Amino acid sequence: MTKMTSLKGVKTLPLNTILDGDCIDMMNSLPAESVDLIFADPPYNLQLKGDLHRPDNSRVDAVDDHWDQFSSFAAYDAFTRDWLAAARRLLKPNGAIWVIGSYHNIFRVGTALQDAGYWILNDVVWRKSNPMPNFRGKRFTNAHETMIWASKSEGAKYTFNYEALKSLNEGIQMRSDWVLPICNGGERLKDANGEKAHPTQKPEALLHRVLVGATNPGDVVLDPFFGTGTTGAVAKMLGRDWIGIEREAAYRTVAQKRIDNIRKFDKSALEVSQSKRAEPRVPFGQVVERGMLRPGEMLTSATGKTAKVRADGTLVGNDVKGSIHQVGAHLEGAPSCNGWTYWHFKREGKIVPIDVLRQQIRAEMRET
Amino acid sequence: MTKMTSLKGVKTLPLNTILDGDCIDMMNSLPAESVDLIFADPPYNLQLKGDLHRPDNSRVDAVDDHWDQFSSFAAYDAFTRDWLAAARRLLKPNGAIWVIGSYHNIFRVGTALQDAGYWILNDVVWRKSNPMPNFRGKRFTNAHETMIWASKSEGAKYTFNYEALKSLNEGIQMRSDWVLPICNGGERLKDANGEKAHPTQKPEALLHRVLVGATNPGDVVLDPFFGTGTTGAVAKMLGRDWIGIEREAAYRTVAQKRIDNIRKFDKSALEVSQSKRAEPRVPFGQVVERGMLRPGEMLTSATGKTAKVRADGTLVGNDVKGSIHQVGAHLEGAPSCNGWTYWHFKREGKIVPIDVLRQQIRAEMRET
DNA sequence: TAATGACTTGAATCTCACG
DNA sequence: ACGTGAGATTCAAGTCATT
Repeated sequence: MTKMTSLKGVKTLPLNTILDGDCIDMMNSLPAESVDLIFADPPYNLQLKGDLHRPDNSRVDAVDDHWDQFSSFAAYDAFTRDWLAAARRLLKPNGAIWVIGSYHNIFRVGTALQDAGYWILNDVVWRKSNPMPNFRGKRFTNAHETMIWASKSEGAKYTFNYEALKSLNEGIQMRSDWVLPICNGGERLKDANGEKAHPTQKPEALLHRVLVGATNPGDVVLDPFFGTGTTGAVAKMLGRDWIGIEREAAYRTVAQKRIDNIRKFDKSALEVSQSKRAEPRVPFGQVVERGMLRPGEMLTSATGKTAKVRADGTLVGNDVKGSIHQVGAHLEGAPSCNGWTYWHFKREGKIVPIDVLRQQIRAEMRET
Repeated sequence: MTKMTSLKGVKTLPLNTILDGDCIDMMNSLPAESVDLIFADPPYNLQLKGDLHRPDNSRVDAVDDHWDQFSSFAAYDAFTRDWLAAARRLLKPNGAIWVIGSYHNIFRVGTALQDAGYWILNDVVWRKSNPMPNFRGKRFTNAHETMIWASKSEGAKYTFNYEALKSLNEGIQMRSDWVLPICNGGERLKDANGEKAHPTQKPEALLHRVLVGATNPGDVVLDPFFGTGTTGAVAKMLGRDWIGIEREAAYRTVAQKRIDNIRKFDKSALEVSQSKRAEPRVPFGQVVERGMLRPGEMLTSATGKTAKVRADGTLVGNDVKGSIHQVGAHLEGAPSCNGWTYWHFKREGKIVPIDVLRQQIRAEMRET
């Protein structure tokens, strides 16, 4: 089960294991810049006062665990700053973090993230399709939680599988609000007494979307507040390596058992839709070299512009010479232009974008 | 038009007027504990860098106004602390505040609210039905903004018209996520040149819900960042008194004209807050995320075709990858195909169309 | 007149490999 | 590190002209 990766010949990363201990100490014991993604579900600091009862007088099983108790905002802030600093040290330069919280703590977490040098990419709202109602009728149904997605620093090249998420959303760009049910039913883990094993178990669907969108197979995902191990379970399914940190023995036991029973999806199922950026670059000159278009041949645009192909893979149109992109941009008076989709040629009576020639070359490249 | 209320015989409250000046100075000039509700739409501190163009090369008209520029988070925090302190002094003991923002600023606002002694009651997410997309495919569509609702202090007896909001929501308890369109069309105010009068005008439907839920007729509502006066317009319609503070003369002019033309209980303002009830679109990806089908699982068609489910909610069948609809259409050589009824899976020995899974998800969504 | 389609627009921290 | 240039990238509603 445990896979160890040597790092700089000194420290090793305890992949696919649950570490026992305080998350700050444990993170500080791991090698710097070794983790691709951190998913964190820290204590919410709920500050609940007494018991809450439903209209039928049944008692709501609230989060009143000792690990959720802080003496003040200052104490919570100090804790937050410390674990965020330890987490940031662990992240690779292009790594990223997701933190989930509610209005009790998420504003303090967000401020601490920004102050620590993280760069917020989005806040994402998990809109619960089946939240607990507000029994007293004194506030709105608390029907959502907030996740913050941030890169290690401004300008970092974070992972974002745009096309895969677009596919998950049936061809439409994924939005910052996600509608998903809370974790209950068979997915909700129970302890020996049949009670819920953890008060705030997150749904696997949530982690599925986070990990498909923000990691690639083989990436290392760390969860410093592992709980019952939803992060590890989904990471294993999706062929990502994971590390969990959890102080409470009871949670570790449940999580380990849960993850042992998970099977990885087969490799072909893990391939996701790729963006065009991942495709190899094909210079337009290759199209000419291979004789797919001849020097002197005329290209046309949907807007009625024309240009002539030259032997070196440049175009000339309206006295302007340059790349397919430059000439297209100039003729349209536009700041930029994708010449591959802008320019067309005639083949067997039909008007075809030159991009089909690039696709043909790419197909030939794959065959070899 | 202007109604003056004597307060403690010393200072008077300039009801139903727009005050010209810096919001902190102006608030400090008003009598303490005189206002029932504050609605604030402060600068977001967007920190935009260069220009952004749409894929069709048109330029996005960004928020680059001088009033949104701050030199650092520290400067923004200082500004936030100052105006929140002035606002808190103005509030009656049982008064409340609403602040709207995005991930750029809302975490700092929330932290400052808590530090100033306000007590957060809910964060409310405005889910935009028609947000601007992410044009570069590098992040999620920024499809929501966050509002924080807080009382002046813990234990205060804030106003909450539970039943009125429940009625607005077709008899169901109002949730913390509100789906409303952005402000455009006829409601969007234009200047003399036909350009938008203000870059960030909020929809009246949003203020309608806030004021119906958190004030009573005759209450005093103050907006320290009045802009084009949406808060005043809706307050007037709903029979609340209002005070606006705005530095920019151009905005004051537009706002005054707008409000002068408002009649109380304008019926059209009520109509915009009604949401449409359509069968919600369910992406096939949700079926995978929720574990109803697993990546790697095989689907079959009545015509004997098969395809494999992938982690991003696409299928692969006969070397073709794509949505459930695309792969079905390809395998049948058809121009289109309804994948929901075309594809089947096996459950307890029976062959079932995947559409039953979609119906299951819709049923869960309706449970709320 | 109603339907259709082209065009416009919205609080946006919006590219990246290569030399 | 920094400049250069290839080339990838959008959804829902509104207005307005045309059929």
